[in-house]
Amino acid sequence: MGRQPCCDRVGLKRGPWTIEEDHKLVHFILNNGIQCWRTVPKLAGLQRCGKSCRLRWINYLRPDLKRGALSEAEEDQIIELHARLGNRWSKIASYFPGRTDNEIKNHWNTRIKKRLHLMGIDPLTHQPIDKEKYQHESDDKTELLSTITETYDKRNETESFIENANDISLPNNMLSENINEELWNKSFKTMSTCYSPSISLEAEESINFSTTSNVAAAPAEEEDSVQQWMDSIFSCAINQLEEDLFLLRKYN
DNA sequence: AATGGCGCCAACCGCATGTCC
DNA sequence: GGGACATGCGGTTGGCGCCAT
Repeated sequence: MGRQPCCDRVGLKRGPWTIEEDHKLVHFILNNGIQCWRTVPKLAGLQRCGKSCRLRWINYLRPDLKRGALSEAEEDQIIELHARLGNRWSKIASYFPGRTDNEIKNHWNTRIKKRLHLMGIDPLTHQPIDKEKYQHESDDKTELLSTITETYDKRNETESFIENANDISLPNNMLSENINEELWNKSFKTMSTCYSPSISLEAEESINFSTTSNVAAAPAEEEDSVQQWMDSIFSCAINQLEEDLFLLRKYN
């Protein structure tokens, strides 16, 4: 038995939304909120599937959307984020409050790609086009970017974990489960050799504390120190990352 | 004025992932 | 643990509007 479609397509309307449909959807959501998208069209009196309603709300109707064209500064930031994150549009969009992943994806496909081509940069790899001599270096860079991105995500997870740790009781091994030691070691090794030798020692010392102790029970000053070294290491690495991206473009 | 080409973007589709039972 | 379903995500498409001829 195959997977069922998200909705029964018979009798459902497709294509552009009318003002009346928009009004019905907005009115329903503002009054009732969203419990289950599948039930929204039925309860709102719309001949649409839940998926279509969700998309319409997220990409066009929700009140916190920022209207208008993306600025050049926003474009630059998108390019930087794309270099780090690839085609992870929802992740990229999360850096732009009021902008949708669809909007950013469309903007990328219609404008930024063209702009990068004109600059002689491959929008897929962010490498100078036809410059094979940079290939090896760029491969190394890509691996490094990937490591840092992964570490950056892990850092966010860890920060929220530490925040939550103040409020709940946790078993002793929870932090070491939360932090993937192998990933941390790999990241610090990469950063200490490439970016921040001066703070790598401090980081290595701290990592012993962070992966073995129970933060929920740790004194406040120790939590602060974890926070501090994470902040110093990552701001240093990210700054260097931005500089590298700048130089990479400058090669062209 | 008619029409063909092209760019833009809203919307759709299919797959992946998360959640619930 | 696994199946069913809901939601999220990214690639793609279709249609509208603008512009050149």
